[in-house]
Amino acid sequence: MGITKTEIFTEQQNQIANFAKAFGHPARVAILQHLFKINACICGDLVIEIGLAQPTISQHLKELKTLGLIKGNIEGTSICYCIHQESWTAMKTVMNQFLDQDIENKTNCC
Amino acid sequence: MGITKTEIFTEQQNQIANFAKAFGHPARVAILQHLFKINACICGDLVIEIGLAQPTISQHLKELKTLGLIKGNIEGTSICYCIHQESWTAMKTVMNQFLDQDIENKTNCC
DNA sequence: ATTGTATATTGCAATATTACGATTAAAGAA
DNA sequence: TTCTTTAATCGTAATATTGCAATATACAAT
Repeated sequence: MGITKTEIFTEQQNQIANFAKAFGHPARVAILQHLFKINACICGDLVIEIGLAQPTISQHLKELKTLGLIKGNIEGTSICYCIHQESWTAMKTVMNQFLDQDIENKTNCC
Repeated sequence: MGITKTEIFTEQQNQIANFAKAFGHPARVAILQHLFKINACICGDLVIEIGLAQPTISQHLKELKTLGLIKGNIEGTSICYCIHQESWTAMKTVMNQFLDQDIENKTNCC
């Protein structure tokens, strides 16, 4: 099917899955890492830096922007992207709640 | 295409993406949350708990097992799944390295 | 106005993912 | 053995994702 039955899951579970899906492609991981390093709003240098075609990078950037993890500012003909710090922090809270879970019932078996 | 150009990314970037992809579906998030709560090796109760068909759950479990995040033990006719604690901790190290990044160059623009 | 540069959008082909019915496999119970 | 239960696997349909060529858009410079 390819379609995900989001209705049967909680808001939180879907939220975690959505963030994770964004990080589920190495190009988007690389883009975000680069933005953290060169926050000075490097724009289409990502195309050179990452090594994928311009439309492909643009598509990945769009997904990250839709999720709110990055912001884009028009500067003449080029566009300056950078991390949306508040959203990033909010995302971390959600993800850490999931990642930092502890096993409640210690009656193990495997 | 649907195919991901893993060759052009670093080992670390692909590793992050692979873990993230596993968390990129709410069913797998739900499965893991349930295993954390009921570590007492509940098996096919997941089918009832989650609300997806048995083959679907089985498929999701397989992906999590392939990644090493869960373990499965045969107990008679049923199978007991639980979190693979060491792998989970290792995964957290990788993911936190990514999530806890800080902006290096503060010359902002947006 | 025209040209050049940077980025977004469109359209499409190839592949991946999700979901599940049907079937199979494995182990205990009758 | 045969039946039952539990879970994996197979096969397949529907949808999603990835990647890029071609094109469109937006702005600056000439």
